[in-house]
Amino acid sequence: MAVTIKDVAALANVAPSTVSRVIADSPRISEETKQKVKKAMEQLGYHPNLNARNLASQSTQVLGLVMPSSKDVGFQNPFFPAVLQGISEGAREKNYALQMSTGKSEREVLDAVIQMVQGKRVDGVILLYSNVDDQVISYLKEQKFPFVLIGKPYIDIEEITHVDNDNVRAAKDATDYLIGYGHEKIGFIGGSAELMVTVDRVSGYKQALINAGLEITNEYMIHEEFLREGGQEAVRELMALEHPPTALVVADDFMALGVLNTLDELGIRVPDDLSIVSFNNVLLAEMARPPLTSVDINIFELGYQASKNLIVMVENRNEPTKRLIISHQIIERLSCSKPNP
Amino acid sequence: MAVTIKDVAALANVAPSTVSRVIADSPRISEETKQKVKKAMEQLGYHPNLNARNLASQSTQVLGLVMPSSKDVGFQNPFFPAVLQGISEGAREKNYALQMSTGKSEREVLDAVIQMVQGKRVDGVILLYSNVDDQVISYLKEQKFPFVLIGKPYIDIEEITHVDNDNVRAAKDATDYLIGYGHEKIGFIGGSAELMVTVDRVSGYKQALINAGLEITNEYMIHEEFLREGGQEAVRELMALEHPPTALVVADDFMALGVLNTLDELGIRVPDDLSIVSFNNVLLAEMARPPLTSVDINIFELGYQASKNLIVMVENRNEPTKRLIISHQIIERLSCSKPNP
DNA sequence: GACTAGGTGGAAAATGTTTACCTCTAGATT
DNA sequence: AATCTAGAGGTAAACATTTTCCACCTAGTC
Repeated sequence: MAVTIKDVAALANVAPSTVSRVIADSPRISEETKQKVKKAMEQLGYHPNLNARNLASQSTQVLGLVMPSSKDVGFQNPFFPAVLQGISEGAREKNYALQMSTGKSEREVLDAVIQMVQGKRVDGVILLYSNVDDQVISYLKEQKFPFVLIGKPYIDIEEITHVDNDNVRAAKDATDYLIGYGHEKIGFIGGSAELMVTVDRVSGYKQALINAGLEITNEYMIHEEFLREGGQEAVRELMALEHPPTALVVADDFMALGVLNTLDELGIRVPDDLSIVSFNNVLLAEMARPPLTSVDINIFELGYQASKNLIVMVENRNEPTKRLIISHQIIERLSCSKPNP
Repeated sequence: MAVTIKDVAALANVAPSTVSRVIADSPRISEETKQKVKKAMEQLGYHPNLNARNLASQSTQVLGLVMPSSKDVGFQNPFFPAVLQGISEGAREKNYALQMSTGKSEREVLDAVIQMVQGKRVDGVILLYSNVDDQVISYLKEQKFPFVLIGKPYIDIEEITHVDNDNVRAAKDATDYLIGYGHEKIGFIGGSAELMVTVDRVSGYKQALINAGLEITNEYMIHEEFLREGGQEAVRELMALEHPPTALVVADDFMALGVLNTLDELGIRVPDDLSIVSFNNVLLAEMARPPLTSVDINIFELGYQASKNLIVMVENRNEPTKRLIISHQIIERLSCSKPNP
């Protein structure tokens, strides 16, 4: 078929093993021979067959990516392309390739992961999400297969290497920022309360309020999958309260966009009537009207560190579990001001 | 090491080849034996080693995905997650996996593709973009390697299987739609004039104007990479013309968002003072303010057909080249109205 | 002058499948 | 009764590498 290591060996007048060693740049081969072999490879246009290599060496130089089930709206979130960029950069630097796995249901996703892992198609796995009671995580732990989670695990937090932001702190900072403007009635709009991000951000939000001696009002907190039909209703109700909030912490730029629209329909001006801080600082934040003050959580870095560290784990199987906390920072734009007296 | 086909064979008291045939569900094995083997597989927790299989069968059941170089802003466009969903659905249905390749420069992207192809890691490739004078395409054609392009090739259009919209028609429809409202001064804002999409959409836009007996005004056409700093300036100039347009065709929802913001700053109301039709109909279009009338180009289907057809090409190597045109349709929202007299 | 050591390189096993070809049995055909 | 044929399954080569032992050569050492 194609040109193999044997053809190269024949042309260069050496044994196949020598060619293999040249490819691996082994010190056991003299510079002279290396040149000779390289010339032969060039002449024949040789390219190693990675399947054969994988089989023989029992490793693949491929990382598996586990996306949330694609029916999930979250899939549309600009978070994904961004984190992907980081992951892929980290992988490329070490010459690792990326294999994706998706599925429409959790079951399908799990099956795809099993396929990747048992089929020995990947050396490690990056999880881009985590569910409560996640099957994929249990499976990987049981198999003692290297993986890192982007985000925060629900359980066994000490035993799972993950890269995350300090979301409690980030939300606290965001809330403090609003308090700094003099706001006292601050609402929180977040995604599914089943997501760890949400849990952490709510908790940071509450901490900030408590520290500032402000009251925690249950009506001020909304959890919505997404900010379309249902979400709009929720925002309406929030603003129809007897004492509506004068500022909002919104867990995500994309959501914030929805909130902005609803507010516009209600004739509530941002930031004059209501201030908003959101999270993620994706391109959208800059393009919203008004441009959103948003907590930059360094999405690229999240992905970059994930692949970097996974590779370390793959290449050194008894690397200890770690948690990597990526810094965040508030990017001030035009969605906040002093409360309207 | 792990449990292999031989272990299964031993336990089931058959030859390895029989086990292999059971896996492939070959008709040559009796139902009885199949059951026996399956039981043995179950007992041992057997999973086929895909690398070994790939090596032996000279195929991988993996499709390669070529993304634009990640430094490209386009990477952030919600188009990607959407098309990815379609691709991955088409692949999953046929039990194909997906391998991504990215790179920061065109050179890196090409190298990654060569690695995938020569390394025999993928059976076919989907290109998610196309550059003028694209190296990757030349390479794949030269290798006679199966690939499909999403979008429209610059050259050799008859020889490259691709899936695309009828963008000329789509732009014509969009423009006609505005003309139908009575607009006569219609501008066009598009991305890089080096992209085929842009070329086609401009051409459809012009056709519509000509058919309607309207004049084509060069000042009415803007090409901007993206609608942030630079783009805003361009929109300003457009609206500062002596006879500014009363309607705009914008080549992309994401861009349209930028346009909306600039217009807002200029105090120009949409749709009262200016109507807008954009393209793609991503989630964003719905969340913009006002919600954008947008041409739905069926992104999911674009991806779905791409992987579906690539698989056909892979499994039948002399499948003729095809061009698949995906339908489009205008989704009416609130960004258009009659021109302000 | 035999022995050791280091530097090079080769032979062949190992990796886990698929598949072309062969064998065997039992019933059908002449 | 001899030959054919179909069905079921086994044998072993092939896939393209990596890697473990070996083997050889040249110096340097006692």
